[in-house]
Amino acid sequence: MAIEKKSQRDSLIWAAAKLFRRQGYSGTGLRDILAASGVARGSLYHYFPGGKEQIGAAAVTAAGGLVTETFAELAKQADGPADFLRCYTALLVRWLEASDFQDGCPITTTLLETTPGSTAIGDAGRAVFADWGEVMADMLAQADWPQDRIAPMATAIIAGLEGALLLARVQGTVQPIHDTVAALCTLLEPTAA
Amino acid sequence: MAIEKKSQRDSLIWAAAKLFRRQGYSGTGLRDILAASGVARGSLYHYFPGGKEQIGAAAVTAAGGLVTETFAELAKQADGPADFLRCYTALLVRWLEASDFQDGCPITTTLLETTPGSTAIGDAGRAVFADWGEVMADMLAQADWPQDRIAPMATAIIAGLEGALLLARVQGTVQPIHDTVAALCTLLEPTAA
DNA sequence: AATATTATGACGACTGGTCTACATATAATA
DNA sequence: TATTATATGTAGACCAGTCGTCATAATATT
Repeated sequence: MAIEKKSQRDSLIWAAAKLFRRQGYSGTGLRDILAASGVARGSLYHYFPGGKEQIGAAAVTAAGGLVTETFAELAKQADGPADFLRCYTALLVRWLEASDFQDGCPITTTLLETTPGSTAIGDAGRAVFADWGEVMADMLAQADWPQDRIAPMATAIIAGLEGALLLARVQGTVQPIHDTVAALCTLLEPTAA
Repeated sequence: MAIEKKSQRDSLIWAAAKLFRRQGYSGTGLRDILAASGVARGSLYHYFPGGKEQIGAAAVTAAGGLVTETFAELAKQADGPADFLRCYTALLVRWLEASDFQDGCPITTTLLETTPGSTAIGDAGRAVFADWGEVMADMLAQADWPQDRIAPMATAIIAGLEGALLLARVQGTVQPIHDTVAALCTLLEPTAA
């Protein structure tokens, strides 16, 4: 379900997602998206009568969903929350460096630009964050965390990752990611003091 | 030094900062900035020959500096790092709710949109984050934190706050801030288990 | 009076997103 | 098979908006 059939519609969505992540939502014109996807101008409004906003929402959903899948798979394989974080960190660092710190979180920029102006994009973003939170919560539950501390901790993990990714991108170093993850891991393994 | 004399130059900077925070950098036209500041088009290029990018950098520096001052003052008054975080949280929550979740971090959106494309804006952002980190580090040092854990923790705090603010804005709730700050406070007060 | 500094708004080359009208392909119906 | 019907894809016009430049006017400073 991740990489769908290469219809024009999907070409548009993924081209948009890529560009939005690097240049932001407002900074990306429909021209860019069309050029990157090789789709003709008029076809866009055939697939997305809602125009740019609808493409934005679809891009957030698609890119966010890909991250959700990565999270879920990693959570299954990892040996507890702390190990999960370290594995994900490794991926993150590789992606960041491979793109010369151009590819950060695929949805934050778009969401910050359009919140709370666009309800469609906002809804898509909230749904994605909810999915991520659920994966984290399941993982914490499986590590026998106390029920009442699961939801807050899941949120804190996502917040920490998002913030660290932002700092890393701006500073052009992966150090903030390591620092933040180290702090999170301290919380996740209270045993190893 | 916070609210400078009301010259045209400063009017432009603060109008730009306000608009960039709410609508993003690309989403804000010079038109909007000029209208909001009541300055004529040509005057803009008198004060900022570098055009929009230079205004962006100036806005990041100005808005970021204001936050630095708030941090510094709060750090002086607060009773330790955890108390500092709780006080700042109270401010943050008030600002967010007062603006109907429109006013988030005044520099993140602009930075995400322009990094690493614009070196001028990027440099301004890095300088601001460095200042913030220094305030946090000083505070941790005064709380007798071990030297080698100060810098990472300072980064983790900023990352957590940034991420929490992002989530709060998108979700339209202040809950993520409380959750994240609670986690950070657990790290800052290892005594109260 | 002569010279900097500050301030101005019209202009141009271009891009923004959106729309309407048209062409083709696939499928359903008669 | 012939004829609709529906989905898919295309082309270009449209105007408000983008940023930046310029020649000029008003004001300060010497």
